[in-house]
Amino acid sequence: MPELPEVETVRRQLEKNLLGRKIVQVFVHTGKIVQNDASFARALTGLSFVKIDRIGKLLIFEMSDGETFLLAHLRMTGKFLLEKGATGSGAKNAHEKSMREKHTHITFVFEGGLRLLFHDVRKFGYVVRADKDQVEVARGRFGIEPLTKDFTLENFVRIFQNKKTTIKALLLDQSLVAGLGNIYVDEVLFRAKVLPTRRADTISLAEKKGIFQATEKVIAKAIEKGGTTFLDFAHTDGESGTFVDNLQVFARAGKLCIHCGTEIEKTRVAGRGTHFCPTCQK
DNA sequence: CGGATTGTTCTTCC
DNA sequence: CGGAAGAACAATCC
Repeated sequence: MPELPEVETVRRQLEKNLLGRKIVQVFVHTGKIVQNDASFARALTGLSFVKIDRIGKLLIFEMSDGETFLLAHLRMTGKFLLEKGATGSGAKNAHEKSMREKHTHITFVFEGGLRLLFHDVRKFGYVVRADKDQVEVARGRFGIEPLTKDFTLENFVRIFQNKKTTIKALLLDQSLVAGLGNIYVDEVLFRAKVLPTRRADTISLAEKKGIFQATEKVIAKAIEKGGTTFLDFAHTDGESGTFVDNLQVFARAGKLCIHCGTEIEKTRVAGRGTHFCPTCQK
């Protein structure tokens, strides 16, 4: 669920609040999230974040010792939450408070009392230590990323070469395009008027251009709106992203197409729940 | 209560 | 052998 715009929203909030603050304590409540690394807390205590970067859906934290990095992925339900001071947990009621405590797997305490929590109901996310080489290997796995200088029409057209898979699977492949997930792929293809089941080698140049432009537009707008909170995604202060108001097909199965009034259909493509308008999309 | 959920990786198949 | 498709996997909720 957190895709490029959501992860970018979190990155900006963490950058704004955490850069330069010294970590005074780290608690690992759930070992598997940091891959059972017993030295995790010890290695980070006393350091601060000097840079918080992102590629695709992966967050990359650079630490002040110049050699330690953290790689963090939210997967489906992961969240980074900031809590200020010793009392305010940010939770609105007792239930929310207990759920927050139950699913918090790492707590970073900063000088001055600010706390950063890694929270994940399903525990699919991770925060792992890495060195410079491991960071480079991780970066190398990703394809072109929307809103960067490499995301040109020429490069975008290139990812279709020798591909016979569906356009949906192509756009979901992180090694080709970095950062798109199920929600934004459906939204992009609806706007580009291309069916998600179309084979990549049947897509015309004009359609590729349409998909390319829709991708840039949707991703930029979604970042502007602080991402999409559909089920689980939250900002670091627990607030929601509002791009959910701009969704045109995702989660609208059975509702009417905003352009032609046809019922939006839901099927399974590339193993994912897939929403589309059978009339507008060709 | 088991089916649905999703990003990623693994396995199988053509 | 390479790519594509499908399965597996993580864990929880309704």
